[in-house]
Amino acid sequence: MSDGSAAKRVRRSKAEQRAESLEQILDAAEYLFSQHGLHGVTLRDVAQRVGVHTTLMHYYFADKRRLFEAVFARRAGVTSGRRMAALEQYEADAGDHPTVEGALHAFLDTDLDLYIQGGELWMNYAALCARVSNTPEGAQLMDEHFDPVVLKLVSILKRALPDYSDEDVFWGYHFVTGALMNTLARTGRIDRLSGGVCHSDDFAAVKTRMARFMAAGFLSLKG
Amino acid sequence: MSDGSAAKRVRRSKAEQRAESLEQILDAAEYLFSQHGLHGVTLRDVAQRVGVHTTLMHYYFADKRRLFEAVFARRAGVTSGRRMAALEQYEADAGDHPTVEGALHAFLDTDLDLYIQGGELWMNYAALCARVSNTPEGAQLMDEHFDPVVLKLVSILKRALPDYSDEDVFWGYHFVTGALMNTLARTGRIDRLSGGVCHSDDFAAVKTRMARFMAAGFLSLKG
DNA sequence: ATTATCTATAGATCTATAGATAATGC
DNA sequence: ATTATCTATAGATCTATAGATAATGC
Repeated sequence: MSDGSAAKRVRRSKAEQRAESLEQILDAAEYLFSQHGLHGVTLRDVAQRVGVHTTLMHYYFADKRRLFEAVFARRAGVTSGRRMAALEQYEADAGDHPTVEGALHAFLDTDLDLYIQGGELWMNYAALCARVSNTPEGAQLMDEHFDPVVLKLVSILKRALPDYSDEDVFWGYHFVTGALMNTLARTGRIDRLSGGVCHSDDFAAVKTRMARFMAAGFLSLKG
Repeated sequence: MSDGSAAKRVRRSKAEQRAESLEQILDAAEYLFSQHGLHGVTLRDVAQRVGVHTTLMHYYFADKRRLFEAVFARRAGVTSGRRMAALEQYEADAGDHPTVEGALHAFLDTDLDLYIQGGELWMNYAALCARVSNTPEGAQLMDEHFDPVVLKLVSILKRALPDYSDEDVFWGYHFVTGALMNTLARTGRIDRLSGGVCHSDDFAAVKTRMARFMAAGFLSLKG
């Protein structure tokens, strides 16, 4: 099934070997965790998918939980960093009059683009985030990795909505992130529900609608 | 910890015993599944929480998967039925001119009220739904149990938005359900993020904002 | 010499079934 | 007599560790 990486045993440096093995393990674990969750995946499942022995999981990652955390952390910095940069750029461009929609475009479109351009592996990571975000332990991972970007977004939203209470702004963000996570999950539910009109994988369709939709929602809260 | 139900061994009819055991098992499983997911819970965990032997799980529910499905199905009919009734009532009341916000109030507020009034057990069910909704297998459970209500909502939204494409209406629903599931999950993330300004358990706060917010979002999609 | 990978295995746990026991039902 | 619950146990699987083997590194 997987293009038997064990076949081509070209001579590689140990550093290369290590880097390659680490990446293959993380990719395999990422996919499996995104589909079945932490407890639904065994180290044997991951090893089999890579084509190596189970004990190698322990060699590189002390135990299953740390493998999971390594999977989550690997791409968290990338998406977080990109969005942070986009928000700072928007802040600079918008000067004294940032808008809700502008901030949301920076936050949402930047992320959706990453998955659209990043291919299958990034899509797997997106699904993992979505899955994790609706669980108690998972939410703490979100805290750890994404609080800074989210608080940056919130700070711009507050400047765009100076007469809003913090409560209104945070609940608005809560709606936004729920909708985003539902998108990243790509469960296929919207496909079936809509009889094929919409597709879970169509992040472009979400991108054309989401920032505008949510901005209008924010503006409705006081008025 | 749990108020040792095994203590009071009053004389009960077998039908009563069965009903009570079934309910206790379902309640315990519901809580545990909502916290740890299908694979994160063992039948022994459930049995211990109830205070009976593991094999009783098999006596009442053939296997773990079927226990899970029974947990999910138990309350699905209630929430689905209530919302369906509320939507039909709204349809009748609104006559030829239903509004997006009216339909969303019927759909969302009815559900939120159920959890607000239903106490801890219903809150556990809500968290289970949220957890399940962002997973591939879980989404199929959602299909099975909630398609009719959702399609009813969509049909009213379409009448309220006669010039909208199906695609716009379904993506709008996708945003709504994502935000709702994020609410039901009650992970505590919004509490920590907002520094205590918002509370995951405060479904009343969500209820006062959500239908209005989402209705404005829908209206923004064309215009 | 060091590091990547595998073999062997301990110990724990989990699901599921067969059959025993102790209640309720007529 | 029937049903609810428990005891005993088989068989599978899972995590994790110790130690062997086979590569790369100087």
